Amino acid sequence: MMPLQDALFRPVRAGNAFEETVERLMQAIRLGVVPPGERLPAERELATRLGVSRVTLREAIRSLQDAGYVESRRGRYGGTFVNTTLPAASPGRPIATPELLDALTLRTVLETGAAECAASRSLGPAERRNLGARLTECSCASLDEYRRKDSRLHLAIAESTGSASLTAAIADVRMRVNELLDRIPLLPPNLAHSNDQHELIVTRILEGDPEAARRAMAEHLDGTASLLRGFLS
Amino acid sequence: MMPLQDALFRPVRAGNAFEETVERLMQAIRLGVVPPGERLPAERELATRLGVSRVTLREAIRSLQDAGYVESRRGRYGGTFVNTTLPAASPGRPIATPELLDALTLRTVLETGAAECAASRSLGPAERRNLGARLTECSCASLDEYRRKDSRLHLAIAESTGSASLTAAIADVRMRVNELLDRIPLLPPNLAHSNDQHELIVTRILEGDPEAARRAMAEHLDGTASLLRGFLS
DNA sequence: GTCCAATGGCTCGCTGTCATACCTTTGGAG
DNA sequence: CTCCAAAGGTATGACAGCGAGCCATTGGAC
Repeated sequence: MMPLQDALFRPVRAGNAFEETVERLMQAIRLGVVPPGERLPAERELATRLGVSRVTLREAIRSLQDAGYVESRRGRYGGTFVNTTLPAASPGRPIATPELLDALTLRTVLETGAAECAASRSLGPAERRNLGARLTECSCASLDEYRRKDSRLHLAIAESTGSASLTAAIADVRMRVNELLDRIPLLPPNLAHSNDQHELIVTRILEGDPEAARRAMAEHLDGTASLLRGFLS
Repeated sequence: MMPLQDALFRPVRAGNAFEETVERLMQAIRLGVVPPGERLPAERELATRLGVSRVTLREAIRSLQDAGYVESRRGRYGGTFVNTTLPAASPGRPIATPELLDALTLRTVLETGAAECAASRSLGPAERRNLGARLTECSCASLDEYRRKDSRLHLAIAESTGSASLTAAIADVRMRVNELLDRIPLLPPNLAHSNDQHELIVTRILEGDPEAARRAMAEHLDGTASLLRGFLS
């Protein structure tokens, strides 16, 4: 019962406005939502959307420039663009086992739920096309872009639940998991296996079989979960 | 694909520190985590836990006093206590249908996932007792305390997944859903039906049958979901 | 060639939030 | 009785974040 109070009386804010803004922009870049070469929304618009002052947003962008993630160009048709070659993820601090399990549990719940939910809706043509496109992109991806394309596919599945909150939650937990995955090697055989599983998941969603979609997603996640547990604990 | 950016570029903070702090304290009270008559943690400790200055926390507490939720007493063994009779929830703003579906989708995913996850773990004696106690409390609850006891039971299930993030997420979505439920009447027959379903869910979790636990939870949630859809759309 | 709309870059004053320190009240320990 | 630890109540100075406005740069429209 004390853990419950820990959950409710957790910190109100994860960091200051600047840090949280950096985090968000990193999310968009690392999860492939704004791909290399693409432009971020204009500062004024982005600041409004993020609910942050333009000054704070600019500080965040500045630190992404310094880290080599983006470059800004002035003038009409200028803007802030994601670099075509992104810096490698820095290792970050070591991860405690309970934290690892926490992230994996949440991910399993969210993503299997999303797969089931997506399969039980009647998807529009645009959504079906989106899933197919992301699947193809992922299967053609090279090693260094795989993590991003993979994330983008999973986000497409989340998106096709139609729930913005669920999509946001999956994006958040995926950032946490990616941070862990960056610590272990990415091997071509795993990658091929992943692609097979992705295809099965998408197929089950498109044919509208919620139970099968859930199972396929669960199996897929179990793979990386046991990989992580093995390497890190 | 634009909805995805909407999800990622959503506001960084839900409100200012004061508002978010009020929200958290309300959560603890309305979800029955700190029951009527009980004391909140001391200001200094609570401020630290919430990652907020004591000044800001005190402003939040002050507004809860004004609203009739808590009372503060000075001196040793003093503190801030939850009132034994709580004010009725204010109606708040009207709810748009997409917002309703968003909350219900997220809730289904999180809570059915939690039920399955809880049933697939080996629960300790304390956790089993906790579930039983909350179940009993809920079945004995009167109409005006039912929402709180019900929430408390669902949180106990969330808690027994062992994932703090999942517990927090369920607490958050439950606040959203409760806000909706406060708009429709609570009828004794529904309540009795809920209690039966609760018992089934807890039984399935305690006997360690993940599939059955998930199904029982799904059925339970479907009940209130269709109620809500009917009354509000 | 000129203009201008859209973009990033910059500054200033205001408000919210914080950390710290100190004051006041209360009820039990000794 | 006296003391004091633990709690809420109050005051102050520093700083982060904000809104608003203006400047500088750019490339297309005319």
